[in-house]
Amino acid sequence: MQDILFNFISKYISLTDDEKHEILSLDLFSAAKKGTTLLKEGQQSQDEYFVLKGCIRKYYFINGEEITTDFFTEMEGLTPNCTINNTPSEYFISCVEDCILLVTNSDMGIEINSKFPKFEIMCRMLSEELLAKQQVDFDKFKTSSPEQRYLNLLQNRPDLIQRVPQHQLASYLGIKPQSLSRLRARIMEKSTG
Amino acid sequence: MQDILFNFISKYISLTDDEKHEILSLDLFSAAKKGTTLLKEGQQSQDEYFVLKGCIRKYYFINGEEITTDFFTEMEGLTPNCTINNTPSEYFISCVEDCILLVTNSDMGIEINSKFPKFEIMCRMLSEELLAKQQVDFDKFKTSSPEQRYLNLLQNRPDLIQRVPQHQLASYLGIKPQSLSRLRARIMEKSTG
DNA sequence: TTCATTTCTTAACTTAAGTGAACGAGTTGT
DNA sequence: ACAACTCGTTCACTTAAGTTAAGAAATGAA
Repeated sequence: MQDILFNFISKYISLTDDEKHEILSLDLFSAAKKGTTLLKEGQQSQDEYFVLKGCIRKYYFINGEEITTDFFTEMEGLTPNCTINNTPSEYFISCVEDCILLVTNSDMGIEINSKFPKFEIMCRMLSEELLAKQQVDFDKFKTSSPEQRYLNLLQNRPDLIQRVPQHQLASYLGIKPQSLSRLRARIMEKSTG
Repeated sequence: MQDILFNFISKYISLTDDEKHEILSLDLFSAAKKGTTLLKEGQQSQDEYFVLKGCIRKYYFINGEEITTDFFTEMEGLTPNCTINNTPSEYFISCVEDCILLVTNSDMGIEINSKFPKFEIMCRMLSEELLAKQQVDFDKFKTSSPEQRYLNLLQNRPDLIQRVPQHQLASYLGIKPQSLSRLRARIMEKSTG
C-alpha cells in the first residue's frame, strides 16, 4: 500500500528513504468500511482525503434526496471546500466500498509542508492539474446530453459503472435512476437492433 | 483604467509605486472591438486574458453550433487550456462587447514573476480561489434544472442577462434559445399569475 | 432610408426526462 | 427461514426541452 503512495508521489517529486520513513511515521493511513460517512453536511472538518484503495463519493442532500456530484477512486484526492474556507460543509462524503485512505488535517499538512518544501511544490502541481481537468470536465458536462455523458463515462471510467450503484450513477449523470435504466435500454436496442 | 487594475491587485499583494510603473511600462493593455475573436479552435496561443472592461466569452463549435461555456467580465481572468498544456485550443474566445483587456503571454508571465516574486504568490492565491469557485459552480450546475440555473443567474449575475445575447445565454444554461424564451415566459406567468 | 441579417419570440409537434407506482431480485437482520 | 429493505427495472402518465418553421423586432450596412 505504501508502495502505491510513493509510486504516485514519484511522478511529481523524488523522496529519499529517510523522507519516506518520516512520512510513514506520521501514520496517515486509515481504513474505512463501505458505507462509512467521512464528512457530514454542516460539519466543520479539517480533513483531506486521498484514496489509496476503494471509492468515495461526494453528495448533496437536496429536497430529501441525495445528489452525487463526484466519485474519487485510486490515486485521487479530495480537499473539501469546508477545509479550505473553514466553513460548514454543504455536502457529505462517504465510502462506496471498503477503503484505504490517507487522511491529513490542515495541521499535519502545514507540518509536512514545512518539513519538506518539496511537498508544497507537489501540491501546487496537483492543484494546477486539477484546475485544468476540472475545467475540461465542466465543459464536457455542459456540452453533452445525459446519454452522451453515460457513453463518455463508459469510455473513460468503465470501472465506475461496475462498482457504483445505479441510482448514484444516475444523479452523477444529472438524471433519475429510472431515466438511466431507460437510457441504457435505449442504447442496447440501438446496438443490437 | 490602471487604477482599476491596481485596485484589484491590492486585494492580494501590495505594490510600490516603482513596481506599478514597471508593470505599466510593459504595455499590457489592449482594446478589442465587439465581435473580435481572440482565440480560435485549433490555435496554439500563449496569451492569457484579464478583463478590465467589457465581456468576453468562451465557446465550443460542436455539430455546427456554438456552445458557450463561460463569460468573463470586469476583474475576471482567463488562462486558456491550450496555454497551460501547449496544445491546440478546443474552443474559441471572443468579445461580447468592446473590451479593454490585459493580455500577457507566458514569456511575459515568467518575466513578471521573476522580477516580482509577489506576483507568483498572487497567482497561487488566484488559482486556489478559482479552483474552489469552479467546484462550487460545477456542483451548482449539476444540482439544478435549467429553470433554477436561470433564476440563479438572475440572482448572482443579473448584468449578464442584460449584456449578453439570449442565444448565448441559452447555451450557457445548457438549453436552446427557444427553450429559454419559453422558460422566461413560464416564470413571468408564475410571478404575475 | 431601405434592405438584409441577426435576434428573439411563438406555435405545433417530437423526444426525452420526471413522477408515481408496481414488481422481482438480492441483501440484511433477526 | 422470514420479514423488511434496498435496488434496479418497467409501465403509464406528466412535464419540459428539442426541433422545425414562421414571423416580429432590432441591428447593421449600403
